[in-house]
Amino acid sequence: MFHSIEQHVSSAFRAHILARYGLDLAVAVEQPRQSDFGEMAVPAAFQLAKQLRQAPRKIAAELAAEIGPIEGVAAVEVAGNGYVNIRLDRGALGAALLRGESEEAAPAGEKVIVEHTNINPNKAAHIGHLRNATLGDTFVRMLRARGQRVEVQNYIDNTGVQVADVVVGFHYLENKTLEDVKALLADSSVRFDYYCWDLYARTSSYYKDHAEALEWRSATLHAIEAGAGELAEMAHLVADAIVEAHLATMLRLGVEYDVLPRESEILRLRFWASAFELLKEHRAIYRETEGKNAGCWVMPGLSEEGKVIVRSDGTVTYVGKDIAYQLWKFGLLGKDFYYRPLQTYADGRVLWVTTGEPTETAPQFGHGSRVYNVIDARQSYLQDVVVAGLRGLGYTAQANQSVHFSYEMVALTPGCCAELGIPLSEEDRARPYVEVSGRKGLGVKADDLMDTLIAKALEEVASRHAEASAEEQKRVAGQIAIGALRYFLLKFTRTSVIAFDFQEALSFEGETGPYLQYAAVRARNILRKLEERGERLPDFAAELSRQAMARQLQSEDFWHLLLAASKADSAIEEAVTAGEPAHVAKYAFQLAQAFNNFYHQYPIIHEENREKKVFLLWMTDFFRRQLERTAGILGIPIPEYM
RNA sequence: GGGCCCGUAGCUCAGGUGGAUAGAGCAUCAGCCUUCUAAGCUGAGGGUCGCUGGUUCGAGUCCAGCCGGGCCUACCA
Repeated sequence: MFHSIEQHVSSAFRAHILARYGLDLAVAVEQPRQSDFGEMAVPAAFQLAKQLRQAPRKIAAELAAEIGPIEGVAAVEVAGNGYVNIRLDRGALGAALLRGESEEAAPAGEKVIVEHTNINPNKAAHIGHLRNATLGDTFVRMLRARGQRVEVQNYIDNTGVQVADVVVGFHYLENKTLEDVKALLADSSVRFDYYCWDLYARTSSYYKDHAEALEWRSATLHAIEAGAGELAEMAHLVADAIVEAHLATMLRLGVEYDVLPRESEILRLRFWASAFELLKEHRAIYRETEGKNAGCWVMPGLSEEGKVIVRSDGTVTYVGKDIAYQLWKFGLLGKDFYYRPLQTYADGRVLWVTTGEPTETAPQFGHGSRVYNVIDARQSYLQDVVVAGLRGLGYTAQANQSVHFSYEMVALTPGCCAELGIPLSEEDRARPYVEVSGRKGLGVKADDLMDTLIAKALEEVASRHAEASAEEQKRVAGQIAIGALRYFLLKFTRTSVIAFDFQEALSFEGETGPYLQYAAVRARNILRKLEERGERLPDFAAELSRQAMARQLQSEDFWHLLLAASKADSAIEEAVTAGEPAHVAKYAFQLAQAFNNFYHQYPIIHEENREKKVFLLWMTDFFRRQLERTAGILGIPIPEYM
């Protein structure tokens, strides 16, 4: 609602300035520093001052005097040395919100693809993967909240080096057969993804002391690519089991996908062969004849030596396959996957996975008009290569619609490593933080962290609600844990490295997820208490006239609270434009703060004056809806009680 | 060597398109539970926005150069 008034004001000023001065200006609408300056500030006079060569104050006075009436605006004033401040019509805004007027959602139109999570299926997920999935999932929710059609993809590199290394561990280091691995999978006392976590670290460190063992890796990779034999079968067994574990881990956090494109199908359906032909035809890559890259197919321009796309032994690098995948996402490859359903989510939505064999009908995937790849900042070079590939093929529009949704890594503080019992070198101990490393087995596992959070939340819930059943306590604790974790990962902007700290991550106070949840629970409690007392929620539209709204909103306090609550659309819109989920998190926190303030200051159920009581109840309900909606976009559930 | 990111209160971080007196949480200190849940609320202290120049009516924000720190620059992904 607030957002559409902003747009009204901006376009009214723009039209007026064009007519009056003959200048077309994109008019900014800001928030005044002090609330008694009004609700909006237009600094246009400063911009005009330069071109008109007049004092800003004088221009501002002209603007304010001549702008004329604007819908929803009560007063236009000149302030400072050239600001035009806007005061809104309080009754009008209140009445509009009461009628439930909301922003018109953007028309669905074209489809946007968001790829996120994308964890190598060879070990348990860790905290770094959680940042990726939470950012990606929240961005998807933000886009959908604005009416955008979104397809969520989670790419599975099930034939890569990392999977091969775990197979090497099983086969060469542990002398396990396929049957042994199956038995391990069937053993309910063993967490398979955790087992592989350790095994992968062991294999990696074995390579360091036994360079000759790298032969095992390449033999395994060849076996996987050939798609036959015990090692290939073992690789699929491992990857499938780990993917299942990752999906379960992510589902705990409320993260869901539409489709899992797998590398095995990219190989099987020869996606790369098609992309290779295209790249050669357009001379986007060339065969190097000399120097260190002799015998390789190389993409020039991005670094001094160029980027190797096809190795001298004829095998394609990951980036090469990624180019083929990116082409497919835009519907440019001329090939498609086959699909089969993998699982069904609670709401009935089906998660599809690619397959190499023709199957019955499936939805159409890919063919996006814009593609967001949620990948950490360390891979920006590779993302540049992918985009350069599109460009080299002449797909300029698609190259421009390819967005690397990048974010900085999650690292561990040396103190955190000490807590986890991870030994560090002297060099690492002196650093501000240490990179999480799957190869070194260095990291906080996602499920462990969630379990720790749940245990802590359960203590709190049990002490506050001893009467509730154990099952119920556990459910509430689970929701609180998710709220705490998601908010923790979202409160940092994408460019900030998160130096992980247990104490901060495990906090339920201050700027945290549970703080939001608590505010929403309180709002619900008031409305529930009302009914427990035998009263009913009033028919707000019938009982509150526009005049009544205006009367109640004469209170500066109520007015500011209502403004805060009505800015959700504005905040979401801004966050989508900025591509920054942290901005939604920040708004949600401010919203909760405003409500807690309101809650503390005004008795609602016990209010004697009928009009005021109905107004307060309406405010409570409005806050509740906005809190729930914003929390929903952050993927934070609201417990029944706290 | 080249590219990207970070540097703001004791700590962790926010500070759209330059704008009015630089903010929040944590921590510290002082208050508030016979009342709709104290996972909360109120108040206090705490700042050379890394440094130096520049652009202009105006710079935490833009530009240049330094100083710290991190990441990338593989025939790994």
